[in-house]
Amino acid sequence: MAESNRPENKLVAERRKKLAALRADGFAFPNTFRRTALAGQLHRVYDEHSNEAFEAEPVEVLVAGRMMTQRVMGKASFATIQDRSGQIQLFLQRDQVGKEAYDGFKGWDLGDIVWARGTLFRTRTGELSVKVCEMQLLTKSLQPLPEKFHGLSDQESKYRQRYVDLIVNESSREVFRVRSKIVQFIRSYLDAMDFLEVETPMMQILPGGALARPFVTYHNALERDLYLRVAPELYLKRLVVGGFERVYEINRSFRNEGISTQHNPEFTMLELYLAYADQTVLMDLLENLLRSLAESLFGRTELVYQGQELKFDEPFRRVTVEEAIAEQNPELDTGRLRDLDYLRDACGRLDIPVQENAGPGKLLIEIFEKTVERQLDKPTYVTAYPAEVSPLARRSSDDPWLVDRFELFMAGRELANGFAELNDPEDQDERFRQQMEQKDFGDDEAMPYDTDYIRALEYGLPPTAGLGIGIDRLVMLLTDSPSIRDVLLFPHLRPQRED
RNA sequence: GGGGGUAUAGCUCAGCGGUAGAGCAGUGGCCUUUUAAGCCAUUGGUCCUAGGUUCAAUCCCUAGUGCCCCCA
Repeated sequence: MAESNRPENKLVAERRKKLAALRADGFAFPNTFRRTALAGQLHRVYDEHSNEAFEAEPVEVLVAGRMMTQRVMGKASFATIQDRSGQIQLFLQRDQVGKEAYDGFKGWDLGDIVWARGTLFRTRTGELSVKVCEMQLLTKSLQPLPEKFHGLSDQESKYRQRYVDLIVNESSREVFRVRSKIVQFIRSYLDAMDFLEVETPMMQILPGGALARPFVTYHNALERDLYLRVAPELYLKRLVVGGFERVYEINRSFRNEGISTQHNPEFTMLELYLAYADQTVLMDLLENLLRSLAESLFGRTELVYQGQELKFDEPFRRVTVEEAIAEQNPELDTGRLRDLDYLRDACGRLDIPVQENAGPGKLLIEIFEKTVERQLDKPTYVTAYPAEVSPLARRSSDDPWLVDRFELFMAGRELANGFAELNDPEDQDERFRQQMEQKDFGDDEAMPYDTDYIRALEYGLPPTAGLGIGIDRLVMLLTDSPSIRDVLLFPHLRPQRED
């Protein structure tokens, strides 16, 4: 029973005794009691009803939920129960339910799952309540709940025992309701545009589609290593080759990197691909999506994240990587931002470690990440990324050093990444070869060469634009959550020590 | 990887070099419209772990571990 050999908490022992008594009477875990109403519904429908109305036309309801408060006052008692929609107060009188049932109720504990049948009425203070005729304990709760006023505030417990956090903290429940609404909204938005939702492999033979370190696992029957995907990109584009001209996937990707307020090893990403479009189409699409999302969720397009205002109603600022760097680093010579030796010097002055094999594009992005990213508070599209760090993006027609790519930043963090897709199989072959060289130099984030993907491109990928959005980060912004763990139901933590 | 914070009752938190306290929750009692109900009584602790200093450590020192924050 108890997993440790420590003596059990007295509070639990007390409740276990009560459960044993229920068991002895044959009433331990009944499952024949049904419900006809939810707390939230009752408030919505009857909050304006007067007692006269209830007396003229009695409303009988069957309700059930977790008992969150209990106030016993002699021969009358109040309790509030909580269901998925909210809370409703129960009112019991000993003379109404009988002495035996009433005494039984007095022995119930906060956290017990209970059922009641009764009629609606309004108390002296005007609170809509159920006058109970009959009650039943459905599930005995053995673990005591956190304190009713402060709830559960210890971060570690909130994450490790999310179920307790959800029971007692309405604000936590709300975050995950909003999260669900966000994903729902995105689905219906894309479905309305005739996108097809698909699912592609999470276990991949080659971990492609992003520059990131993968998790490795082993498949016994195939006798080979498999990788948890770092991105679904290459499979989704195969589907565009196959003729699904608008596809998206919302699901987990995995990156074997550090954990922080912005990073969880598994995270949820939306990736979508749209044929016969370029990155500017996606920038407009994303801007519209975010604007309508905010409006649908909150009825407004201005929101506040951690004290700073985010406006979704006005067009996002657009700036190139090189322009943004020049703004934040006025001492740099803008004419030499593609000059390897110059960039190496600049990195040295900025305390950025320089890898031996890094080219100018890589160094430019290092400088961007170090000096610009955090400053981008207002929604900003950064464009014109170096081809060197974008091995799957289409080269810009007027400047082959660059690709047709953008990233969206706000509140100092990256939220989305999109580009016109590289659909030239011969250029893609060359880019993969460059990645392999980087890998040989020890860059374990470099992409592997994917022969089958090249073959797919050789069948012909229409001109296509693709976009990835970090759903967790989006939820953080829209729920004003400071840490990614606040928007993940079960964030990864180090295992607890067992002693 | 580096720096800072934190770890005391089931929960939220005080506290002090002399083995510990409040509120809530629990237990017993009073109370028939309460709502952070109230009143009386009362139970409950490996003070994160391991060493060290000391007559004496929950407190001071060292190391470790979890969690939070910042930096790389």
